[in-house]
Amino acid sequence: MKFQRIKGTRDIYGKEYEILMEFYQRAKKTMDKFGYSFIITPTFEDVNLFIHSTGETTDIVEKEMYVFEDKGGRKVALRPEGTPSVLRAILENDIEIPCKVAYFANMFRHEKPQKGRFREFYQLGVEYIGYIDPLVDFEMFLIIRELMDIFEVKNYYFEVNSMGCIDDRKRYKEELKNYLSEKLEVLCNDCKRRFQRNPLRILDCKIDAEKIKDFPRITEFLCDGCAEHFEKLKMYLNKNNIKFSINPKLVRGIDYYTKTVFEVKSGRLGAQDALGGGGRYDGLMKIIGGPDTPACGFAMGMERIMLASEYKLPYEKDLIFIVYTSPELKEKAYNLYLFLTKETLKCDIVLDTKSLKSQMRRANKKGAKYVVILGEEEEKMGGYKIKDMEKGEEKFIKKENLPDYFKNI
RNA sequence: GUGGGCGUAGCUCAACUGGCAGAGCGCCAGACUGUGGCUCUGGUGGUUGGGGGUUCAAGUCCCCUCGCCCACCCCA
Repeated sequence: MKFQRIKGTRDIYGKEYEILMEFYQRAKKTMDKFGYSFIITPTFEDVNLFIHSTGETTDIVEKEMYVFEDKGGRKVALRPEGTPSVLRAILENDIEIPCKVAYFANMFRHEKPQKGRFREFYQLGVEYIGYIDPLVDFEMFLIIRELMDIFEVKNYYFEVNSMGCIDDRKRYKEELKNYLSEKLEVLCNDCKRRFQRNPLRILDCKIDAEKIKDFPRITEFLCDGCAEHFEKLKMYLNKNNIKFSINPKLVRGIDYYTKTVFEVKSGRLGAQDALGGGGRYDGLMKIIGGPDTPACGFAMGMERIMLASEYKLPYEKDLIFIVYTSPELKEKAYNLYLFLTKETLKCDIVLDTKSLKSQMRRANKKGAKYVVILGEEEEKMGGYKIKDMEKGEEKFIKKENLPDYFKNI
C-alpha cells in the first residue's frame, strides 16, 4: 500500500526547511525589536469563532474552511487565518491591552492549489491591539518594509485603501448599489450574484472592470474621522519614504476590516501576487465578546515570500566525516562520532560496512570539510589521520589533540 | 467549484500513422590492494499514475479515476 500526501499539502524538507526556519529566526528578531511577543494558538477552534469574526458571507468561511465534528460533538474548524484566534486568546487569558502579538503558523483553506497557493500554508502574522492612532497603521508598513528587507524580497509594492467605519461602509454600499443597479444587466453572472450578497466584491471583478470604470470611490464617502485617519497615514508613509499606491478597488475578502486596508504585492509570483495583506479591524474585539477595542494587523504568506525572495542559503562547509577501514573499527569510530557531537561539531558516519573508497565518496557527496580516518595503522600510533577535503592534504594527529584541532575551523 | 495543459527509470525527457520501453544525469561498483572530486568501463534501475474497454497487438486510441502544473473565483 502506497500513500501520498493530501492535495494541496506539502512536505517541507532539506533546503526549503532550512530557509523557512532561517526566515522564522529573522522574523522573530525583527518582531522582538518592535516589542511584539509571539503566541501559539491551537490549530483548530470552535467553528463559530471564524463564522462570527472572519464573516459568514466571505469565501473563506463559506466554502474554504476545513470543518469537522470531534468525538464530543463539537463543531471544529482548522484555522483559515490567525487573527480571530489571537483575539480570542487575548480575551480568554486576560492579556493586558494594549498589546503587540505575532505568530508564525500553518493555516488551512480548501482551495484549488496553484502557484503560491496551497491548502495548508504558513503565515507570519502581526497584530497591534489597543490604539486607534494611525501611527499603528503606519507601523504595519514599517514592519513589512523591514521584513521584506530581511527576507530579501526586492520588487514589492504596497496598495492601500480605506474602508471607512461601519457607518461609512453602510452609506457607501448604498451608493455603490445605486450605481451598479443601472449596470446590473451587463455584468457577469458572478457579479449579479454578488450584488445582493456583497456588492463590494464586484469591484474586484476582472471581467467587468471596464464597464464599471467610473464607480464611486469609497474614499469620497468617509466621515471626517476616517478621512483624517487616512490622510495622516498617507502623510506618515510619505514622510518616511514608503511608496504606495491607492487602489480604490482594494476591499479584501474578510468582513471585519475598517478604515485602512492594504496589500503587499510582488511581480514575481504569477496570478497570486499578494505576499501579504491586512488592515484595521476596530470592531472585531467587540464582535467576539470583548471590550470595544481598536486594532490593526497583517499576515504574510511564507510560501509566497520564499517564491519572491532572492535569499540563498549560505554555503557552510563544516561537516566532519568519520570513516574506518574495517568492520572491527566501526564501534570505535562510532564512539568518536559521539564524542565529537558532544563538542557540538557537525559530524556524520556511515554504519553499513563499506569500502573506505565508498565511505570517502559519501563524505565528499555530503560536503565534508574534513574526514577523520580510523585505521589499523593509526590505531597503533594512538591517533587518527585527518584529511582536508578541499586541499587534499592529510595529517596524523594524536587522539588527545583532536578536539583542539577542530576548535578553530 | 469551473476551465486548459500534463503524468514513461530516483531526476530531466525520448519512443513516427498502435508493432520487442530507450537516452542523459543520478545511484552502485571496478580501473586505483586502506583515500573523495576528474576521466574511462561495467552494473542497477519500469505494473508507462491507477482501473476498465477496443485490438492479433496499447506508453500511443476510447471511458472512468487519482495526482501535478497553470489560470478563473478568491486570497497569503
